[in-house]
Amino acid sequence: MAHRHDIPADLTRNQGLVLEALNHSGGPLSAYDILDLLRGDGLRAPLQIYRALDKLVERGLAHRLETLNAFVACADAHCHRKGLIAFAICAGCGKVDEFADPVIEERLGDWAETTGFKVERTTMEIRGQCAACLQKAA
Amino acid sequence: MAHRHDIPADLTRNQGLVLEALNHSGGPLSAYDILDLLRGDGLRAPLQIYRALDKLVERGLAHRLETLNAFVACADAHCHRKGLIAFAICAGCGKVDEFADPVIEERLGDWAETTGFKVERTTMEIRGQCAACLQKAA
DNA sequence: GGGTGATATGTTATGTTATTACGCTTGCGG
DNA sequence: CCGCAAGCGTAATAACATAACATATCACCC
Repeated sequence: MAHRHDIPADLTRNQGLVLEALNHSGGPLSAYDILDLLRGDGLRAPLQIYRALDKLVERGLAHRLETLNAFVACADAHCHRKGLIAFAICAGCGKVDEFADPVIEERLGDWAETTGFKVERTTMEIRGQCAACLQKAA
Repeated sequence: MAHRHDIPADLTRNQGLVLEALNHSGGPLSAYDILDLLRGDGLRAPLQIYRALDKLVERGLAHRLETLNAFVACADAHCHRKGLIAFAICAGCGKVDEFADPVIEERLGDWAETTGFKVERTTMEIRGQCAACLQKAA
């Protein structure tokens, strides 16, 4: 069985480095965070990071979190996730929980059908406190 | 009956100007777009806009669109909308359709309950093509 | 091998979005 | 009148993202 965070062999050097950084971090990183982590590997410019991220996101190996302007590695080992993914982002610890809900997806499909809207991309992000952090605070 | 886009009387001057700008536009505007529209009214600095927007969003009179880094006036006249609002954003014409779906909301509530996550804010944005734009393209 | 196209890269500069820090003003309850 | 909270104005800067251009790499096919 493959390790949870194997890096696909056909990634380019920069893409591999960026994905590795995201995997190693475990939590969301901004493009500039990643850049700082990879300066030692010779990366110097934001664009190098953004280009790699574009490809990773396109392939579903990473996700962009719009409410954070940040990126996370996909939680799924060989992520070929289809459709809607929701992200729950804890304000306390920064952890991101990634999940899919078929009912929500179906519901959205219904809405699209009745209104004639063609969905290209859906963003769903929940901000709040995770159970562990609520526990600590109590 | 009140006009769809009445401006509450207790807004400050800057808040009123910003909300007016959003109402007049009909579509999403970035903070800097708004600033440009309001230079004639004496507004000079981004912060003046952001501060007004913060209040408007807090009161539900405007919404932030995370995927656009932009803002829209709330579609509802005396918007005291509670809970989850979804936005469908057309890539063709830029129009934003704002809707609520109780089933999705309930579903999310279920998820929160079972995971113990305390939801503070939910963002849901759908990017795609509206019916009218699909029509035109055909 | 040489030509060709697609993809990736490196670099500089710039554009766009958002916040920090500071001080002044205004309105209001005590 | 005092003190406090909310709002305002301004300057500076931080944080996020892309444009434009030149070069490099690699698969492919002649």
